[in-house]
Amino acid sequence: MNQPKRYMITSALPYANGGLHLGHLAGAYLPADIFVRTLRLLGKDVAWVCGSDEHGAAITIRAKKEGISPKEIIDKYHNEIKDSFEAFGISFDLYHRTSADIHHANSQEFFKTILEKGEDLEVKETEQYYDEKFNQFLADRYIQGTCPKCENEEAYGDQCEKCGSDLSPTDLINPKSTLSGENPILKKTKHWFLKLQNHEEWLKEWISKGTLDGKEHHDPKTWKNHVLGQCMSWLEGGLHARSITRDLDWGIKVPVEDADGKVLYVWFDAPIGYISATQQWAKDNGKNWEDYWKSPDTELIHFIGKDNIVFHCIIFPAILKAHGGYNLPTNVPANQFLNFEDRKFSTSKGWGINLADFVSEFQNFEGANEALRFVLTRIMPENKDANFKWADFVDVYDNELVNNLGNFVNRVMVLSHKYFEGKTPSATLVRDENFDNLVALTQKCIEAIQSFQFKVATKTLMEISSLGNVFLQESAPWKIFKENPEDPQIANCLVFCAEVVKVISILIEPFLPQTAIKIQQLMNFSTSQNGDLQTLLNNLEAKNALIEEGHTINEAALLFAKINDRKDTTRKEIIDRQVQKLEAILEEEAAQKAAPVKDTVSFEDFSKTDIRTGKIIAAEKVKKANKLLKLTVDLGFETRTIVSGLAEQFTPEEVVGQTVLVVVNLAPRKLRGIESQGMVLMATNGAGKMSFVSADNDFELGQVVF
RNA sequence: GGCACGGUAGCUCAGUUGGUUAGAGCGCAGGAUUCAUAAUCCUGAGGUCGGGAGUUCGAGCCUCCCCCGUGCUACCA
Repeated sequence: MNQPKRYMITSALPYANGGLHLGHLAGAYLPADIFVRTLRLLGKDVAWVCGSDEHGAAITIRAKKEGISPKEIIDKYHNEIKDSFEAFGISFDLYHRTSADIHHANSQEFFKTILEKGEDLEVKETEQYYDEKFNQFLADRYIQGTCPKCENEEAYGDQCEKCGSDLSPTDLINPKSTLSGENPILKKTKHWFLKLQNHEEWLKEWISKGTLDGKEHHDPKTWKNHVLGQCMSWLEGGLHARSITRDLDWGIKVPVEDADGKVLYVWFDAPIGYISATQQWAKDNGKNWEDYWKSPDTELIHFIGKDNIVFHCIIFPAILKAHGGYNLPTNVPANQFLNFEDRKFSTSKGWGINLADFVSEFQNFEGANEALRFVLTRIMPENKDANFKWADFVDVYDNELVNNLGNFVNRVMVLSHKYFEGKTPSATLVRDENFDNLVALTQKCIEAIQSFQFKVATKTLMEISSLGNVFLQESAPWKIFKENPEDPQIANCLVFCAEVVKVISILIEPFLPQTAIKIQQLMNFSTSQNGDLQTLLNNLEAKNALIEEGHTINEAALLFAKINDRKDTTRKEIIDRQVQKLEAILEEEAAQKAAPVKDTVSFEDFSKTDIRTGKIIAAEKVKKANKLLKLTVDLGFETRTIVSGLAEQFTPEEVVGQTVLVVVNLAPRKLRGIESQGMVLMATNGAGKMSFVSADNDFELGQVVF
């Protein structure tokens, strides 16, 4: 497909059981927003929808536990999420929700149509654990019991995390519901299964070659590696029937008789939510939704995080094909995950920052939301996991937005007022290699966005303002002015600089929409309209003047305020507070983990332990063990082999030469086939960090410790 | 455990189908400049591309083995 007539864009539906954090924004929403805003500026016909995913067991169970209705939960988070998106300028055409009637009807239509076609659904009766107190069938994760293999009492219904074995709930000894703590009973239930195996062949063709029904559909080379890899891994493993109904009282009713108490599985209904949202949007805006989902000249693109790949690349396409008549995605540019200060985001541990919290905590930092957009784009986890750090936030913002871009715009404005009273002078247009570079960079930036390389795009945008800075520096109009204030080179230079600002003012809109407006106001340019970027491109290619002679700009003002500002520490203090919060969490974790004092031992018992001073003289990693190091320890009177769990924190090279304390009369024990003849004493803190304990470095070896 | 994707300068990352001395930004060092928010511009130092073996005239890129990180592993969503 070369020139699609229109675009249908979706972003993963957030689950309405919690707020969003930076990782979500960087994953599926910010890239889509930049992409869609660019398409709009290029004058393309595009619809972009999203919405809250409001069904599923997690919401039901939480509601039961908290004694409130599922509706209260979804309303709370739907509104919070919606507000967050607005605060960060995420410009959906519609942010919908799956509890809407139109979506219930649409999902049921999907189920019925597939059922009536008679090929892709089958009913199976199975026995499942049921919590009688909660009146709820239990998903595997909600059942805990004793692992039949390692006797761990906290094994889950699907897996024992201690020994790693895969389990099914009926394998567990003494199973307990994690909801009520009661023993669940086995109960028969029937469910509808989508026969994915029917779709394996065409899916393979479609994913690996990009062909559909014998025709070229898309170029698989434009898909990301990890997306293709993940899909092929699934397809090679063989597809199996997958249940698409659940026993719950919250959700979309299964639209057949004798299906009381059964609802559609959220993963069946959620992606259909994209279609429902489009229907609602079309209805509200006088459009035909089918143009966007069924017309062969529409391109469908799903923006998601990597955890959703198989659902969007295999299961949802299978559902669409089973129903018939719908387009399949031409690309699914899934992003990887964002970490926060070297760790995963964790709401329960308070690690990370919620978007709603960011908005309130940064309210005295004007433009902070846009700054975050920019920084997140700059470090976007496009092809591998990325890491957000406050220090990087400060660096990127101060260096790139303030010093490079903001400063360039400011110097152009100040110089224009100084030499031409803010009026665009008559000038010979600069159409040399600098102009060619400007054109090339503009095109490169747009192409990068269209091929989902948002990091390259931001970098290119910065290169444009760098180009302006270099040009200004080399032209040095202030020098020329000193020699001859009438020299026409001054006008030529400043007009070109203003043209660079003009380009930036339009091209920056997808990344920083508010900043675009600010530049336009300062420069007295008209506000960006759909299609303006295309017009700009045309003008650049035709080498037309971008600014009229006599155009008057407004008084110079700063675009961004620095974080590391000498006079105003407001912004720095906000950042410092964030950093301090994380330090406090680390300290608290360490304190909480302080081990309780063990039971009293008699002096006699204690004195049975023989501890000696020693020195590590050799060390190597134990094969097939993550934690173990094999140490050779010199005790003065003899050397011993000791296997110790140090490898996660120390390399063999680091520990050689280390003086240690060793329990020398501990019964020998085989670890990974190596006999360990003693134990090296270590101190550990709450965070699990270890430290050696020992006598002074030059103390004699083999001495008794008491 | 199996599968997938990653592991490139102090830090964050680019490296298209294997092709000359492996790139950028930040940080660091030196210099220039003053229109500008102690901003800008120029120059420089820095890497046996996770480790090992192989294919090739030639490997960051291809093959095999190993190590590390992340994800998926099908009724959590």
